[in-house]
Amino acid sequence: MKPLSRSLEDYLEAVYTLSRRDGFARASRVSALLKVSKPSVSSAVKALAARGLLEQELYGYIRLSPAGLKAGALISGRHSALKDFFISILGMDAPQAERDACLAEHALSPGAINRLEALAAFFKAPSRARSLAAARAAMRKGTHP
Amino acid sequence: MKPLSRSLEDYLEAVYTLSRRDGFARASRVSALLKVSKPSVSSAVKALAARGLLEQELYGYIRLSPAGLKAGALISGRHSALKDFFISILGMDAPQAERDACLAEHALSPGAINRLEALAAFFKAPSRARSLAAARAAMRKGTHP
DNA sequence: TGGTAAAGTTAGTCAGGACTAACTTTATTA
DNA sequence: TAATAAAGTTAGTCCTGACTAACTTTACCA
Repeated sequence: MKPLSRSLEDYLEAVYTLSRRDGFARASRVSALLKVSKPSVSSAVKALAARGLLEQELYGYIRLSPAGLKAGALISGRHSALKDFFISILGMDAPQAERDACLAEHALSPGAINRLEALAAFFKAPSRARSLAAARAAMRKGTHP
Repeated sequence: MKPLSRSLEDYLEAVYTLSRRDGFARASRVSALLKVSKPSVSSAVKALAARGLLEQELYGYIRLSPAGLKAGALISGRHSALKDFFISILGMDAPQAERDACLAEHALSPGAINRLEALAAFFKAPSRARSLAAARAAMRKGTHP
């Protein structure tokens, strides 16, 4: 299967997010969430359906297929992992972390994201609290001790 | 000035890299470096010239303008910072770090990159050597202690 | 139940960015 | 110096992914 473009990953992720919340997605909600026009959603949905990742009832609901659910969970997980790293380790504010996660989730390899996740977990262990605080203080200064 | 696309950033970075080495760049070297066709280079160079970032002698050398030099240095610096972080902190191998840096340099905000740089600097301090070793061990396992 | 509003689709356009084929210019060398 | 190779450009095509305008379907409600 041809890999998804950044753009299609974004649409799939949006459908996944809405589906988790409501059990299904609607084109208008995707359109509002991603801030794109409805025709853009329509054609993206078509492309995702052609890849077997979701089903579109004409003029109706959008529902993920099992494959789409799996792919969506993967993308969404990468997004969360990055956002968490940006906030909890790098000390970024939430909106900026969200923006960076949105873009970086398409760029970083799974290996890199795994390592970032592991690094975050490592420094969130209680015994590392002081290290993390020191590191974050250093980052605020943009320098090292 | 309209911001550069990812693609144009890549071309500018390539021109910058070659210019540092040789004092100028040639379309054929850019073509080989980025693994794209010569016409693609030709049109990208035109776009960069239109933005005042470089000068093209017809059928001749490509030379960065002062603005292009500055922009190239910025992009190249982000690339290096990311690659260094991936290798020295995340423990990735060089080719993979290179690939990830190439993609992430266009995605991450300057703020995020600064923080990653500061984090790397922090953990490269001699007094943090043991922390870094422990963190990298944890990452190799993909888990935390 | 008929009319309107909201939601969705289709059609057509545009820009970016890649490609190949074919041509021109520059460089090399026999 | 003339032929050829290498480098560069132009022209034309294709794909992706956005948009607007216009149309269709569905939903709601007086």
